[in-house]
Amino acid sequence: MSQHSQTIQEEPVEKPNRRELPKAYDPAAIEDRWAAYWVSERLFDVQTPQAAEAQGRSFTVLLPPPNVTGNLHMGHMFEHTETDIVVRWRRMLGDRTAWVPGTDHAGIATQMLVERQLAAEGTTRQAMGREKFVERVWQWRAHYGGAILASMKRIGDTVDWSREYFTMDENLSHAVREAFVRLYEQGLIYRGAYIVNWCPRCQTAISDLEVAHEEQKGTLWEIGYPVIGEPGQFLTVATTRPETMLGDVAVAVNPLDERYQHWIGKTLRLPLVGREIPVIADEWVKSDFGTGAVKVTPAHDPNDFAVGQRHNLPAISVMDETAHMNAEAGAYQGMDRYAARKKILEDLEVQGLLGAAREHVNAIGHCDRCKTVVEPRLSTQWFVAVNKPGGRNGHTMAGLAKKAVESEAIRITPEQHSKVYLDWMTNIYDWCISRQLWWGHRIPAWHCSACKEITVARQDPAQCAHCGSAEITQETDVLDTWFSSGLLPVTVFGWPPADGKPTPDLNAFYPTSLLVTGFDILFFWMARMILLGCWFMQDIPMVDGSERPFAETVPFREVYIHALVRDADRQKMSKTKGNVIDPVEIVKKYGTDAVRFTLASMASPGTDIAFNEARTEGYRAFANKIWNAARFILMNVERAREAGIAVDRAALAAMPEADADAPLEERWIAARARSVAHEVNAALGEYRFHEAANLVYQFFWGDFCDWYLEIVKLRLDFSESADKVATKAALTTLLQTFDAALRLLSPFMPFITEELWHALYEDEPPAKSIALTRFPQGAAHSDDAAERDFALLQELIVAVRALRKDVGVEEKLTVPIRIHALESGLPFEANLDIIQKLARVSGIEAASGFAEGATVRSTPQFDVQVMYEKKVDTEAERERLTKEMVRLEKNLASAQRQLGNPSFLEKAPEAIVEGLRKQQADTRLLIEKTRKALEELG
RNA sequence: GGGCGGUUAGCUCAGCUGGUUAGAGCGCCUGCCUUACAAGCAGGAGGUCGCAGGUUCGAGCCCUGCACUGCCCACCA
Repeated sequence: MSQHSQTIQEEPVEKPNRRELPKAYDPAAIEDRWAAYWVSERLFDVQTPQAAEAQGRSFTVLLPPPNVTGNLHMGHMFEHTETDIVVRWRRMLGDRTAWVPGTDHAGIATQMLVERQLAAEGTTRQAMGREKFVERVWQWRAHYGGAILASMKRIGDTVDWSREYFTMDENLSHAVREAFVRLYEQGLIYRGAYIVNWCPRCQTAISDLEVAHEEQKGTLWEIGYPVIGEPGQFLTVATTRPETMLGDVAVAVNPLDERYQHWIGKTLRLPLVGREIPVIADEWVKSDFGTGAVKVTPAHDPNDFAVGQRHNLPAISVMDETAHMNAEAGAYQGMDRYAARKKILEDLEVQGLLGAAREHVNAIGHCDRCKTVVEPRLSTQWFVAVNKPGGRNGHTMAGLAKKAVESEAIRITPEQHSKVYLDWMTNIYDWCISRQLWWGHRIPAWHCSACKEITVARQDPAQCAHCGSAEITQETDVLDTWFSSGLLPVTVFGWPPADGKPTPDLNAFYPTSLLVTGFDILFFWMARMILLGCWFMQDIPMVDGSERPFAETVPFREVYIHALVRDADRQKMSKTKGNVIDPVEIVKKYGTDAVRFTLASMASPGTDIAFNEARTEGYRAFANKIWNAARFILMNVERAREAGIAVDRAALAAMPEADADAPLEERWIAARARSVAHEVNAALGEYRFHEAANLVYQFFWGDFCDWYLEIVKLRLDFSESADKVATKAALTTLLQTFDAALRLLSPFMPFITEELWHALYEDEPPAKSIALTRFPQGAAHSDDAAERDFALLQELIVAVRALRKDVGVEEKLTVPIRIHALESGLPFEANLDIIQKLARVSGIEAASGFAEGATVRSTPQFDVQVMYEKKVDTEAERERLTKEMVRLEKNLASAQRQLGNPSFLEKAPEAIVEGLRKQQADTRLLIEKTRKALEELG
């Protein structure tokens, strides 16, 4: 039965060779090759050189197995992107990573789709028979399961392919059976006749979670029930479901309801049926709803079922499994439930028993899968007793599952979901695990036709365990999909161990580190994994034989709940709406990295993502930017080589470092790289993907490209007369910074960074993949002086550029500027060449004041003016200055208000007060200058 | 019926424990094919942070109420 797919390619994939980098980045040209290379080289479980630093730490993630119902959708890609970023990051930190992939058989969902397929072919599963049908579903699974896994490879998921599973693989099926048998033996699985949610279309029981309630306008009808022995007297009940009256066995009123006290104990004649039914008292009845009298139909309503139990009433089913009226319905037999309702109302009307009918809104349950209105139905099902004490310490499963989150053995992000989880776990009912389906794990129970007892066994029994009869037949029901997927955290690591001791995998990987999943399966899956994981692992000792501490029984230590991906109009994506975005199409259009980066940059915890392509377009541009920066850098490496300058490859992986006497931009970019590395690590540690992504984006584009690369052009002097030592130093920092940037980017954009990293090392890289290199580490404030000086330089350059625009200097022209320094130690003279290049300045003159007539820009540290004859647009300049004046005065007023407030001075922290004082002084200065400038304009 | 979230620039969204002048991308305006990149470069416009109160020296952030909006849970027939 095992159909384990061969996911690791036999043929080694040839490492792509570097060609000349084309001018524009073309993702399609490189992505397939790298995706295949990562799998064939098994990068997902290769130890990194820095593993020793991680001290044997492992990082394990269980991928929520996609259903084999279709291809990957955008939600998957989002989930996988987030997970892959964390996994790649942890791997680069040296952790031993195991991100376990698999696919889920998804019982009811898959069966429904295959049935739909059959219907299109004009046949049914019933016509096919169970065996043939199941075979057919396996075919379906082979197709879709394969497509899903192929897509995962294509988008670069670094899952551990050696551990790939399907929930109906033989070993997992064996474990599922073991779990069932154990719980049965512990008395925690029982079988019984209860009211369950029944889907008349799927013809199976479904759990409470699989019912989606939807408010609908309906009618509340009043029906008079004649009192026996009192002609002309009626007890009027109110109901939304008249068709179920055929199964009524009583009418209930509240015992305290004065209107009805004298009715209690009397007998009514059930209209249309003629059955005599009692009037009973039950506190559940709300006197203020409807008429205060409720018809009791134990076989068709969960409340009524409870009432029936309390009062020892029979339960009469009047419908069959397709929600058509059965023989108990007499004249209505064979009618659909709604047809029956119509007819019954008509008949009651004729008999004069139908009273008022008023509009009434109530929540109708629908089958989560096929949207059919669910019918509460009395049937025999299997349940897990989650609130029954048992096991080694007499806990309940739900109790342990609550403790797991309460004790913070499991930490949930965003935090607010913890409360939702705990509320749910507190109010949890027994879990109906049987399904009347053909696709799934068949329940390992045998019914004896001789003694009617049940035999539950690990091995298929030949005879009844109770009477020895050979007349036994296996239970036809299968298990709820979530029963098997709920066991995955233990089963994928080899549970149950043959010797009762933890298997090597359980020892190494359990509890898993992180679960990344959506809110929609919080209860379906996450809660079930906690229920089952804590329960079964309490019996598995630690590797040293000691009892397993509670915190080690949980299936995962952290849960990150991600948001939902919606379309650009914030609509939920759904096939019926036709607004589903196919990730593969978007990937083809913009490249995988751009899509991944889009998702990451929008992944603010707790906020749904409105996926719009405009953003992806922007990140495609980002990828192109990276590509071209690489082209520029590699071009210069080539030039250097020609000039006899070569940078030691072994030095590239080091974080850039600059001496105090190194050029300012070098010290600055080194400090920035460290500070960004520090912040990115911090952000990823808290699952703030968007923050991490934006940090590297800003660093790469804003700092590295816009400023550093432009300046470094000045240093890359390969002429004969150049200072080769200085050039080499500059080139080294450039390459180190770029290398660090690629590594910072690689968890987000694995493809382009892989390609460029190999190119950077001229295809002789220090490791098989950038994914195995060390993730950059750093610290904030590694060189504050450089950062401050560079900021001043930027301010000056921006001011000059703006001034040039104001006075209308042609773009190509260089002009002299004049600077009036208001502080000593400004970094301008020392960086004249930078200013000249970036602001197109021909020379700087130090001034003690500023000339009349020219436009001046002022900062608290300096004034600057551009020496240019051309007439200024006085009107525009006046407008700008006036606006500036308003802003400054507003700031000054705000600062003065606070500084004039004694309690502010008293209570606010020193740094704030100091900062505000400085701001006030600066603002005063700027106001003065602005006023003067305005006066000069006339 | 309970519970949770959202409302910040034209659009999509950041803004982590309240702290000095609220940010980004896209779009828009102006000028540039400056030999890495026009998927680019440079400059710029654009916000009474949903409304009303309150707490505080200080509120986009905390509290109360309201409005709009989205989601989850729920056995008033």
